[in-house]
Amino acid sequence: MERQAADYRTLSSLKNALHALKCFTPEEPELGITQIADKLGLSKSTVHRVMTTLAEEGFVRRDEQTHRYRLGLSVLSLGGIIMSNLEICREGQHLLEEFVNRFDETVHLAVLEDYATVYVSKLECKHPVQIATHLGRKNPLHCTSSGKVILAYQDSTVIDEVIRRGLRPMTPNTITHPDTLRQLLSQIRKDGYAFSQSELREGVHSVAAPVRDYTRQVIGAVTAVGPAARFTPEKMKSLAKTLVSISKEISHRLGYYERVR
Amino acid sequence: MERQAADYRTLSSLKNALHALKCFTPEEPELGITQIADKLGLSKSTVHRVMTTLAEEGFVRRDEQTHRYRLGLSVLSLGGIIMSNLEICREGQHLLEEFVNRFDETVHLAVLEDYATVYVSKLECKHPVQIATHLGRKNPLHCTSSGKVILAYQDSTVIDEVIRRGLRPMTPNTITHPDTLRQLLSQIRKDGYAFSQSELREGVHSVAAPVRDYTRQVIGAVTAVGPAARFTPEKMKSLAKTLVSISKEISHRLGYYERVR
DNA sequence: CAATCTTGTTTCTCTATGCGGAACAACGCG
DNA sequence: CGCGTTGTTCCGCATAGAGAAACAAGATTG
Repeated sequence: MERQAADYRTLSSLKNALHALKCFTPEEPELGITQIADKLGLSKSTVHRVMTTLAEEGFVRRDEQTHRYRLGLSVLSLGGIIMSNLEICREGQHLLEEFVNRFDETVHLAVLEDYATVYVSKLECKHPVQIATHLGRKNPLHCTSSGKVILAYQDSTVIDEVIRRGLRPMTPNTITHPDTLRQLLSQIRKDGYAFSQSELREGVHSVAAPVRDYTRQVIGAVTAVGPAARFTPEKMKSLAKTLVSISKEISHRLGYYERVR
Repeated sequence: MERQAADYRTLSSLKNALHALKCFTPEEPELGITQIADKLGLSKSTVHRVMTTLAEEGFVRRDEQTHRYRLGLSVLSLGGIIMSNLEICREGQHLLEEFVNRFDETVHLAVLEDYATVYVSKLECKHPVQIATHLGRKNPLHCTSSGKVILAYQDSTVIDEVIRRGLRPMTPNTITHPDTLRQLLSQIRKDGYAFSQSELREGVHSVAAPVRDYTRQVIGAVTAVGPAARFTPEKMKSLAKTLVSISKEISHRLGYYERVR
């Protein structure tokens, strides 16, 4: 009856399926029909059909015992394709490795997408104390070092839009005031790197430096994350220095050339 | 009109979309509407709707210039979830790292899926001469070292089925005779590891050892791949020794305990 | 620089498709 | 051993989605 304004250009059944896929998270990697149906507000029969189809194509895997579902290997394959074709990943991988070998801290490559930073590559340190992050995770721009450093170099319309959407407080440290943010972004442009100190999650610090492509636009960032205890101000400064040089190298490989005048 | 026997339990439109996603490969990461429509034998309008929906949900990304499509970051996110939840990956990662550090050769974790080996994890060596492989890629069982070593420990009905499906020759070296294969599999069970010498692709050799889970079933393999020039018989033997010990360690972490009595 | 392919996008129309509700089956729990 | 769960199947009706074809917007051509 009251269907949502039937958009002639999209497929509602496909949307259902994609939403179903997005229900899976690292915390909840296994779901049953009813759970998914509830999350999406769809009938069990519909979800059942969707999942059967997804399973047939290997996008989802059904446990014969519990009749619950997990993501299937087909999505891994797609993920692999993306990885091998995102230039920023290809070019950055080895440099990240060197970084981890030298500092033994976790590093990421992040890119801007849809007013969020998305981690597209990750290299873990061997420390017993690790920060749980995962590929593809979207984080807000205003409370992460990668987000801020990317945002700092965006067009002011982007910055305005981020502010308009609201600077949601995630911890007591989150920057929630537009003016403070603008001021900080200007400082970041001067420094060439950004910090985040417990602004997204309590006790998690990070440092990030901007990556540019051949159009000179900042499209992503290299960022190191770790626990506050290890990430002292001095250490973060020293990490920043290396991250900046790595980010320049990656930018270079993406066709960016420093000011020629 | 002559629709395909409308299966009441699956969604044809969703299938179309999933097939569309599967059109993307590392070799062809960017596709236009018409290309996809041709590949799938669907009308342009249908594909257009599918792609628009996929794009809206971030599963695909549309280049504003060329109006062609690439995979989007949503699939990366799903891939990340799978990676962090496939026990075999989690447990294997560090061991693979050690292997790469020691031998500087590319290693994979592969699992059995749908009568094929699928690479679920990969660590590249730094050699300039590399073998192009990618995550999620399915390869036949009879002509890869990982495939053979997994197959060797499967129920004989699985082996029969593989043979029934045909031992497709990929190179002059591919084993195409059922008896030869059976004999080799029995040898592999004795050795505890398998080789492949240019059986899948000319000039590409590999070595693999089996990984078991707590049910004692062989569910995957650790495998090293490289160019024939570097992979001499002696070297492969030595790699095999290490791979076997790594595979045992992974199996152990998956709850497998060696024969008790 | 027009003529002509070849893209992608939109419109339209008709019917098979996919929706939800309800009946059914298969567990697991007390 | 029944009751509250699950997941699965059936069914009937409205509508979503398939393709043909018109349309628009670049490319490519000579």
